[in-house]
Amino acid sequence: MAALQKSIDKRNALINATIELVNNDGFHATPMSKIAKMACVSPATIYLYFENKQDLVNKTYIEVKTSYTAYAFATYNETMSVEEGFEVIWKRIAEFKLKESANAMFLAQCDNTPMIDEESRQEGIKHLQPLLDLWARGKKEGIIKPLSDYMLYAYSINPLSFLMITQIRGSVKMDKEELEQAYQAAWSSIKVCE
Amino acid sequence: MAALQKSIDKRNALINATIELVNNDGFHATPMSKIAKMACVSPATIYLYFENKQDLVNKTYIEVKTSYTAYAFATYNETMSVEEGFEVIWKRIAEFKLKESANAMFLAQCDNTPMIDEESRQEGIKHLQPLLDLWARGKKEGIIKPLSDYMLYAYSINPLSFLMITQIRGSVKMDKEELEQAYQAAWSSIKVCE
DNA sequence: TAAAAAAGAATGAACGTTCATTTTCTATAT
DNA sequence: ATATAGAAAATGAACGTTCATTCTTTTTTA
Repeated sequence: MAALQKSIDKRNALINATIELVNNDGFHATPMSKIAKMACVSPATIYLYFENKQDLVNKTYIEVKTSYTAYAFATYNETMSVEEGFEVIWKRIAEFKLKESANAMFLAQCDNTPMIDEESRQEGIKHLQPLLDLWARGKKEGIIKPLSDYMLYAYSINPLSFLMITQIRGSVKMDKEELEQAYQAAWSSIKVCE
Repeated sequence: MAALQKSIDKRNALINATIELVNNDGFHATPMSKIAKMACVSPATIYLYFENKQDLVNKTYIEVKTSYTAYAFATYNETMSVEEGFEVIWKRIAEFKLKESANAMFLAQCDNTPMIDEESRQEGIKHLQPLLDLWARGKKEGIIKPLSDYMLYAYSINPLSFLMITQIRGSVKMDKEELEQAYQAAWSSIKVCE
């Protein structure tokens, strides 16, 4: 009973303020006082909802990542063919970046800086299970080349850059040989020209 | 004479320390004192080489971006066909991300956060002129679809994600209609499957 | 020896977090 | 229905620390 009297609206206001301010100024350049002001709350109140600043941004990350994957997988289901599955997910990701651009920008910042705890990154990855399953199915069916799963995490961030990416922050690693192989595969599959 | 007695080695040490520390901790979480220590220099000495912290990171960005574009265009020349030009540049960018991964990671952070001044971003873009020219040539020859130049900046960061990207920090903008058109074009040109 | 370069200590502002207090809510007794 | 007591929630001010930058002094250079 006790813990749940805290207002969900206030929590949401804090999360939204965090997204907007971090997008504009970056994590370390947004003071708690500013987040509080934008959420119409006292600085001290933040600590009733979150342990500290790091916890606030971690939780915000997980929340946005969760909504991202929910959006990405909304029109997908497991009975689809591998090709159709990737196509459907691709289109939803594009739509998310188009329609939820503030959220997308926030994720881009989180995914390219050291601002999120490794633990929370891992937590975010967990929501990608449907994509991992699709990937595995594609490999089983011989439709997808036998590349590292590392590529898949890159795909989940950006379905095209996954062919190009070299760095993903955190513990997901790929060795240079795999990367080189991937680059070669990648070139043959793109066309910048008609 | 005066200004040039300052050691270029010391300046380089400061730039390199900035790259490494910002990669690990982020811009605002790397104190000047730490940069100084890693460069084996007094904090006060940094201010003989750079105006302030912002100037240090701006200059570092421009330096890395310059080396990036130099690398990307090293094997390209204007007598090549449009197709060959893009292929050659693509391969060099891949190589850069592979071999200069610390520099690539630093750029990714700069390109996805508000840590660099708008003015310095623009300065970085200037080095992309050869790519802009190639792009224009491709459109003139009718080889490249009539898409926004905005796409090209995305390409220069990541030749594949340019088909997917929605956000580039700074003043380069693309309207939603253009983006949507681009996404549709993009899907038909990629294959995640063999 | 004089001027530039470098150093380390000092300064003042900004920030995350906590503390002491007030306000709001809710459950019960009248 | 209303009043009230106790607890939870919220607050604003205060604390202690950290950090960018500057100041004064020392070292290096030519």
